[in-house]
Amino acid sequence: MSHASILLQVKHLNPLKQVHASIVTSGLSQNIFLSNRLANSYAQCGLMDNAEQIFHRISSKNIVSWTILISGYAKNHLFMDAINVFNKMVTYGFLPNEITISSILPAFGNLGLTQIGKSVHCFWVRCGNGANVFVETALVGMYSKLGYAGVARRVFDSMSERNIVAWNVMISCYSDYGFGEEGFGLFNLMRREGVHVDFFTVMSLISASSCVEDLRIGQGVHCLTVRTGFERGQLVRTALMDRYVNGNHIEDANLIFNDMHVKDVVAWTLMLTGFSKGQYWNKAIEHFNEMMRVEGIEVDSVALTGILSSCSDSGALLQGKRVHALVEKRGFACDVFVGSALIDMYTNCANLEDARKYFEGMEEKDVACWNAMIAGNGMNGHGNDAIDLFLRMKGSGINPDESTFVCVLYACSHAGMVDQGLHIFSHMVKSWNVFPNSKHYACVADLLGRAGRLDDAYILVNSMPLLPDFDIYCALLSACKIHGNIELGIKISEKLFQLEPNDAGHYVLLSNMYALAGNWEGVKMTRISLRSKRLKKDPGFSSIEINGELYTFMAGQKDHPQYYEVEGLLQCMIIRIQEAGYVPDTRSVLQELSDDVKMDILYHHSEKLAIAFGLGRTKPGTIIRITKNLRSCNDCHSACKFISKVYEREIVVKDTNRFHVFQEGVCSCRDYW
DNA sequence: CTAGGGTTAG
Repeated sequence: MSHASILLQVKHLNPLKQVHASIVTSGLSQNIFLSNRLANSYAQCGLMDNAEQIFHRISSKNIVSWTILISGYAKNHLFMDAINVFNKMVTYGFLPNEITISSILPAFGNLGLTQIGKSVHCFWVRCGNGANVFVETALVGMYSKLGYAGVARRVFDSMSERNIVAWNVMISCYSDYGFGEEGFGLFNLMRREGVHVDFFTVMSLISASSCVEDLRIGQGVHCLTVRTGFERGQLVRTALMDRYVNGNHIEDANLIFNDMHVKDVVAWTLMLTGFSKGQYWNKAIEHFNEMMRVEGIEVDSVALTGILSSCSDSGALLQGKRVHALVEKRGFACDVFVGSALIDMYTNCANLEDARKYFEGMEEKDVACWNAMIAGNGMNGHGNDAIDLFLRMKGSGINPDESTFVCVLYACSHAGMVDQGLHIFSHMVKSWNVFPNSKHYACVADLLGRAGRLDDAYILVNSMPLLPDFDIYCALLSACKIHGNIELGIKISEKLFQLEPNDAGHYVLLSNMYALAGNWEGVKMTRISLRSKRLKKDPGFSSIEINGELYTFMAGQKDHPQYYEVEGLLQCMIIRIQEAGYVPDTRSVLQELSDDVKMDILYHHSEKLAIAFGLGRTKPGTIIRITKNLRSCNDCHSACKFISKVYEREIVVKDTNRFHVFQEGVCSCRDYW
């Protein structure tokens, strides 16, 4: 066999080197065709150094030699190198042809180099080389990556000939930008033209289906993958699973998972995030442990990050510590992704000490690690420490990003440090060129609102250059609630309600506002329209970890396996704190009911159930840690203070925003939340 | 004779 035909088949380094040696010893190293092919083989294997070496030994390089090098770099995602070679080629006087152009265009797209990309496009048009499906497809891909979906579409429409790749690039452009409908529209057009679906079409459609609300579209795509046979492939199955997990359809994801012959670490991890997202935390932990026992599955950083975030969300400190031990054992302690997840887990479990210990021990910290540590301090009410960390971060040469400022601003807000917060906000733009987004505005609105400067907050929101979103209105609303400005509160919740009439959370907010104003008619109306729309709000729940086992309680839940145990403990607890002076705050029940019913509802808030259970199941003196998915209500907050005093227990409650540490009748938030 | 456009979990 000739060297040339052997080279076409060689895909690995060692045989490649043998052929290379043989070419040299046969005195063929100046043969341009062979050298080009050899360089290309090295490039295909990802060995750009070797490819470059061959390239430099060619004394009479032609346009093909240059193109091979350029496309080699581009294929290996070394886009800057590809561009450097391209520029050098041009200075040497070589004119790029259609193949060179189609090889270099992805580099501009991937690096966000709009200007150069456009000028190369112009160059190509000026050359008058006529239509070329490769170049045009590469142009569509480049404009898509650069964020110009409209331009991409115009190039696509102008093509005289389109093959499957062009269709796929355009469809995945739409799905990348969340334009699911447009993606499917194009897909229908493609089918009408009789173009056959391939693997890439299927993958793009799966990802497009996740940005379309209509569930039938998703089912349709799933059917398509079965009909075309692509569903048998591992990548397609994982993509489908991912879609189901992200849409919170865990059962559907589980069906695919169970049906997989080969369950790889990606599939296991997807299922894990599914359980975690759906807040099936015990299932998540169980699933992770099962995965660890499977022969041939190596946990990677993504899987570890997944289980850690599950522990973090549920407040499962003991489980989290076990995972930390595993992280050390498997050598992921220096991984920054795992690291920031560890910090997040510890701080979310109110264990700032271990978070700090780990954080200080990290040799390399990326911005996410700093952010996690700053956020952790903020959540625990340590505003000054958060600012100190922010300054240290600056000193260590790490540039803050958008979320850094969110973390610092929230820390100031929780600690009531209004001036410091405003100072940082104003420096954000001036010194850091970070343009404030709606999260930043929400933080500042929260900062001002909490401090009682509601008017300033309202002015800020009305004068900012963005449309206020849910977070911003929520910040204003909670300030209205704290400071009893019901009038403004109603005005805001009605606005929010008009903005998104299909969000159950908005109904609840509006209803609560009416209740605070004593407008029970308004409460009734919102509740009725909520029911008529069949919207359901997330139920409130609290969880507590005892001996590594996680117990979750929902407000008023009667079918709980520990119901009788908890009920007994609860009654006892209520009597004891009442003796100490606790008076139920029936204003916290935002419905028009009799006082008896209101008290019954109050006593069965999930927080109290979990605490009563914890008091019964743990030894005297043990700290009780509760994680809940809503913010603490006034009554539970006051009850916790009494419980900490009467039972001589430290109680740590994590709500959606921050930690409350109750000791001897006092809360660390100083009743400011 | 040698080269080309598009993919999966945080």
